Amino acid sequence: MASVTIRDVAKKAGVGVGTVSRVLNRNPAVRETTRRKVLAAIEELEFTPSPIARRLSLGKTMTVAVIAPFFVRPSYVERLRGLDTVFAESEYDFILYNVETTARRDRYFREMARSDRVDGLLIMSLVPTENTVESFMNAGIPTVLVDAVHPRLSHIVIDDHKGGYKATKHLIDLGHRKIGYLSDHMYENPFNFQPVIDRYKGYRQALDEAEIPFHPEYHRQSELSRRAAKKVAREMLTLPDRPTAIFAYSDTQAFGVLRAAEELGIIVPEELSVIGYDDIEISEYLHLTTIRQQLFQSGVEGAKLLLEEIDIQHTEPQEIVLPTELILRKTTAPLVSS
Amino acid sequence: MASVTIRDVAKKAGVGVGTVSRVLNRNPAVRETTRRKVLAAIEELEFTPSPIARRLSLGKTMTVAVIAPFFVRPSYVERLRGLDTVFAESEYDFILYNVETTARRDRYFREMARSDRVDGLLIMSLVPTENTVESFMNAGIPTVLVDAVHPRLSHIVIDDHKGGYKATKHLIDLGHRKIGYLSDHMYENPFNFQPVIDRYKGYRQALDEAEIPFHPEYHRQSELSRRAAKKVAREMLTLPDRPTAIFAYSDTQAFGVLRAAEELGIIVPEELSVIGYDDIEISEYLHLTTIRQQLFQSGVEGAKLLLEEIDIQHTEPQEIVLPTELILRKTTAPLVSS
DNA sequence: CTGTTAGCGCGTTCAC
DNA sequence: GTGAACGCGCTAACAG
Repeated sequence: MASVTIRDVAKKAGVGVGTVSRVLNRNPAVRETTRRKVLAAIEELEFTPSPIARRLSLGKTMTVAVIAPFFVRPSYVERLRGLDTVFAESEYDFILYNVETTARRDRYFREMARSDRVDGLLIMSLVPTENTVESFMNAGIPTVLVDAVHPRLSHIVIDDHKGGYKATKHLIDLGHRKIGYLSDHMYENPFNFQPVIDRYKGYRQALDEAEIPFHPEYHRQSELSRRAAKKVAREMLTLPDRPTAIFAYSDTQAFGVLRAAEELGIIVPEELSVIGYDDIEISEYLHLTTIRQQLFQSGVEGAKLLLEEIDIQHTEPQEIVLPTELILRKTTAPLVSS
Repeated sequence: MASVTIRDVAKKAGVGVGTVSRVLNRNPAVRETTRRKVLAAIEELEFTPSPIARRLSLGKTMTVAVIAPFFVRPSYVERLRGLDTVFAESEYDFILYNVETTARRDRYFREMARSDRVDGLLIMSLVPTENTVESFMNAGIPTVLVDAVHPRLSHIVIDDHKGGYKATKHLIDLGHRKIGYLSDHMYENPFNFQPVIDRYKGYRQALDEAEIPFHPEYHRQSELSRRAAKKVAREMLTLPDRPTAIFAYSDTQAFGVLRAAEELGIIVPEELSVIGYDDIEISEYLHLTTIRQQLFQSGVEGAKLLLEEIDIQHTEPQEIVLPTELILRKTTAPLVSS
């Protein structure tokens, strides 16, 4: 109950509290022998320093906030895992704020903009408004974005433009010209997710370069679920002149496409090529050709960047762009002219 | 920047800090007029009390710790989501401590056993030792277990014994008698995961009741990955007298079994029935018959219980048992005698 | 090198 | 009712 304090340790070791504090903080200016004594006392008393007192004294909270939408989605989980490996090795704890609505997001942004709540902010996939950024800066809170961009904030992003391009180009190289794109919602996109825009642009660019006219019927949108994707894919695949290849915004949606094809008796990849995006774990099992993102790595880099900025204040915003990679499996094949 | 403190407010309002503190804490023993003055000063100075100082003084942190192993596994993610929905509505934040090694676990347990670190502890799947429990109690830290059992701690568990029984019984009811069980590691089980034991017991009990002798060759173990499961399943399926049905400890492992069968040219479910456990999201897509656990709900209940115990100290340990449910899909079928 | 002391910002006694 | 002083446990600055 009565927690053992630094004072008890000092007494037991026959030294002053300052010394105990010094060994606790690895201050080299302590003689080895006394260091030993202190350590022994700590051991014996089972002393653990009170983080709160430490924080008050330091004026630091030793915690960072991670604000992420829909953290249960596989891609976010991977990123979180990346964060975790870095933070776990640091002396910072992280508090996870899950946002599922814009109201929730705005509330969190407001709450975090108080200088002594957290030492740093890691925001995933969400882009704060100008005002919000301003408030973070005023409060002097280092902030880094993962999977989102803001000119005044360090951010680490995946090159989704090129990713979308690669996926589409792969299909084109296979001889396809009727290429569908099953996207996330682009206009009802309350969080303004950037990748939604970028992948689409990549798709368009690849089309343009190959001089394939954009066919609005081939661009459909659905939410990020298999079920919704299946429904929309079905529409696309029952078009009079249906696409011979489909690029899906996410692997999850690609599975919906595959299922729709199966139900319509369309053979993949002979009659329809399908490529996804993400390379989530199950995709390998299902032989899905896809674009792999460095999800885990993006978490790692984001966490590192944040720790760095907490350390050395006032750095220039950095940008790290992670590449994507085409993973060839069995759901895409050359177009056979029928 | 230079945080404005309660003292500044006091000075500005021409009162003592005590008074400011009182209005902050809605202490009624303050004259309305002075209350007004103080409020005005607070407003003007844009004063917000420092949570840290508050914590130190109050001895409450307004945060709870969630200690979970391998939080990236689908089943944990679901549970976390359950926790999140409850905590997000409360005034408590949660700090996630991911443990991947026993050393990490022990460190966290030790650190948390301080009365001023967190207000509550939610431990997933890990069972603390007697000493650890003792230290939590001494520190007066409300603790609840999810997916783990300890007599002196409130816990919420899933009835894995019955779950294992149900799975096996289902296979038996289908006419199978050569029933393999692909388990998680039971002996190299550093975390002493309880479900590992319970499901196995359920398996054995169902066998016993049907008077099917236990066949050690049919009980194999692998880690919780598809790849490992496939390898071990392969061994089981190339036995001279191979099982006609396999119960897998997790859906992930069940997928490994399915893949092994596919590679060996064994048709599911005609020649081999497979049942999993968990009912993770992808299982429906893959038509896997499985045992569904109330993962999300277990998180919700755990969080509620913890909040309750933080509120009303000294409650009797409670136990909540969540049932499982057999989800019939297409990977199990009646035994056809060949 | 090490002991001592003054804060860190707030809540909480006490006297007044 | 209200102000002043003290304590929470620790770090940092300053003597020695």
